[in-house]
Amino acid sequence: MAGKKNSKGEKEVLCDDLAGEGCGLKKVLNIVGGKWKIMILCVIDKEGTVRYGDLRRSVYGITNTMLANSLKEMENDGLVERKQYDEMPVRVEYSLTSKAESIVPILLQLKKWGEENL
Amino acid sequence: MAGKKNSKGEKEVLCDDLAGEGCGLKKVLNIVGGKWKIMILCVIDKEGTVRYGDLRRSVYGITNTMLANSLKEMENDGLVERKQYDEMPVRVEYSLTSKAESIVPILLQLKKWGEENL
DNA sequence: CAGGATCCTAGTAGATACTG
DNA sequence: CAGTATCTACTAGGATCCTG
Repeated sequence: MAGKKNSKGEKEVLCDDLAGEGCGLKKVLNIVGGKWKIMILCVIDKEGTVRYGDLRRSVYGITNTMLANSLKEMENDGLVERKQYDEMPVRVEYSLTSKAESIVPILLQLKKWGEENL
Repeated sequence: MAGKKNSKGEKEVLCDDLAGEGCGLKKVLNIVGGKWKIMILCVIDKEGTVRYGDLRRSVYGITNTMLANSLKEMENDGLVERKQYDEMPVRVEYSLTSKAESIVPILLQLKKWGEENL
């Protein structure tokens, strides 16, 4: 039987909201799930600061539509920060927020688990 | 900048396979992603051993199709164990494998992160 | 009771062309 | 350069009915 017990001796439960979207796990999947977001997160984390065009070249196979949509969603979710420099031509740089950086160690554990068990 | 450095002083990277499905992170999402699997995992983890019909009642809104498919996939992925008792009528019980239990602590961290940050 | 078989829908993702 | 705007395609997911 997995899962730690909490202070009241009850077992901590993975998902306590089997109907709606209130469960923490489902919220996380909502913001980093999908086909591209972890890859984008990955590249930004590795590079620190990345331009739009660099992302498109780095994330193999992604289209403008998906890259732009994903970035916008992740920005709204507070995971990436967008900085626009009004030069000519325009330059836009993306970086991770501290919120995103705080989830990276957990994702690394998950990655390690996947490599060892799958 | 997030991510630990490894022994060679290189940064550990979230996803090193930006094209295929080789990245550990993507493998994990492949087996616990989707709409129902974490919920099913949750119920089994909470109950220890669950019958098919109990699962269908516990996981609010799931259909036979999705429950059966998800269970089969998770069985193939080595996450759940299926035990069939040839009584009359048939009884089938599902439980988590040790492999699945080993990922639960990480999922709990992710859940906690989601609750605190989303 | 515990599913399987079918058919169908909807949301996600892709291709292509265009713009501030 | 860094995106939008459309349109199309695909597939995960759903409804319903059936069976060992």
